[in-house]
Amino acid sequence: MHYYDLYESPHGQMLLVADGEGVSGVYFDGQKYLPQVDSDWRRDARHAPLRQAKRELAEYFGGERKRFETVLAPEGTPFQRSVWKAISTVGFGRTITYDELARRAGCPGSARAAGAATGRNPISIIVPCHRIVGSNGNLTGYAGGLDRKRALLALESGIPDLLSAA
Amino acid sequence: MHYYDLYESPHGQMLLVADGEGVSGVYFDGQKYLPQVDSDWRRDARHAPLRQAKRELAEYFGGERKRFETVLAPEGTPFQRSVWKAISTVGFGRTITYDELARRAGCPGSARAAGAATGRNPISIIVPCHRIVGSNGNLTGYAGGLDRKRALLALESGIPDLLSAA
DNA sequence: GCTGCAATGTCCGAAAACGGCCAGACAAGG
DNA sequence: CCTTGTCTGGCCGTTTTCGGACATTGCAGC
Repeated sequence: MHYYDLYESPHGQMLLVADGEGVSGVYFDGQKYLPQVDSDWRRDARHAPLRQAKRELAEYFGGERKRFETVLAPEGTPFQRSVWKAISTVGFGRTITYDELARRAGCPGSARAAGAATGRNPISIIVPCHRIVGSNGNLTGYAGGLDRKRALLALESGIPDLLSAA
Repeated sequence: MHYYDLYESPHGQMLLVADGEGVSGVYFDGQKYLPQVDSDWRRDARHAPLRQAKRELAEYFGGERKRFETVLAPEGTPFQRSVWKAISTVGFGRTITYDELARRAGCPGSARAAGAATGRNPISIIVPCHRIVGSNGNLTGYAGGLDRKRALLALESGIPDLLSAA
C-alpha cells in the first residue's frame, strides 16, 4: 500500500510518498521522473513517516536542520541503492564530484553510471543529490531543474542566491 | 511479506505461498516456474489461508472435496487474471479446450495466449488448469508434468489411472 | 490427412540507445 | 604561460527495443 501527502516548499509544491516501511519518494512539482499518483494510493496527512518528513523539511528550509532522520525506503537496483547511500554521506554545505561519488559507492570508474543513478534518486533533498557536481564544479543537472539545485546549494552555503535574483 | 508452508501430496511435495491478502501460489515440487523461496519469506504453518488450503487439498485428494473456498491472491497481468478466473469456472471432473477458455476469458481467438497464461497459473489444483485440454482432447502440457495432469483428471473422473500403473 | 500459416499476450535473452561523467587534446585570448 | 572553452573517445548501469518461443486452433492448399 502507498500513502502520500503534499508539502508547500519555498521552491514549489512537493509530493511525499511512503509505503509500510518508510518514505519512498520526495518529488518537486513537475520534476523529471515524477511518479503518477495511482488511484489506489491513499492520501494520509497523519502517516507517521510522512509527518516527520514534512516537519524536517520545514526545519531544513528554515535553516534549523542540517541532518535528516526520517526513515527511508527507496526502491531501486542494488547499484542505485549503493549510490543513494553514498550520496547521503555528503554533509550539509559540502559537495563532491560524480567521480568521487562512484568511488564512495564502491564502483570507482563508474562515474557516468553514478550520474544516471543520481538522476533517478527518488528522494529529493533528504538524499542530497543536489550536492553532487561535475569535476569542474559545474552544476551539470538536476531532475527538479538547475534553478532549484542552485537555490539549495545557496541555502546551505549561507550565501544569498544572487543568480536567482537576476 | 510472504509466508509459506509445505504439504505432502500423493503426487509429491507441494509448496504453498501466501501474502497478506490470501494464497498466492501452490506449486508441485520441481515444477516449471517454481519460485525461489526467498530468505525473507517466513514459514508459518499456522497462517490461516495456508492452513485452510492444506486442509482443502487433503480433502480433495481424499475424494471428499470438489470445490475450493480458500481465499486466493495470485499476481499477474490483467489478461492472466481473466484467464485464471475463467479456469476456475470449470467444475470438478469437467474439461474444456484452450479455445473455449479464451472465449470465457473474453478474448476469443486468443487460444494460444490463453495457453501461455494457463502455463503461468501460480495456483495448481485450486485453480484447476489441469482441466484445460487441446481441441482434440490431448493433454498438451502441464507445468507439473503430464503424469500429474493425467493423475488429477483420473482422480476426478473416478476411474483409476491405468497408465500410471504401466 | 498433412503441411503451412496467421492471430494472440507474455516472458526472456540479446543488442542497442541513453544518460546529471571525465580526462586529454587543441585553439583562442589575455 | 595560464585560463577558458569546445570537442572527442572511452567509460558503465539502466532502459528500451526487438525477435523468438510458448501448454493453440481453424483454415487453405495440396
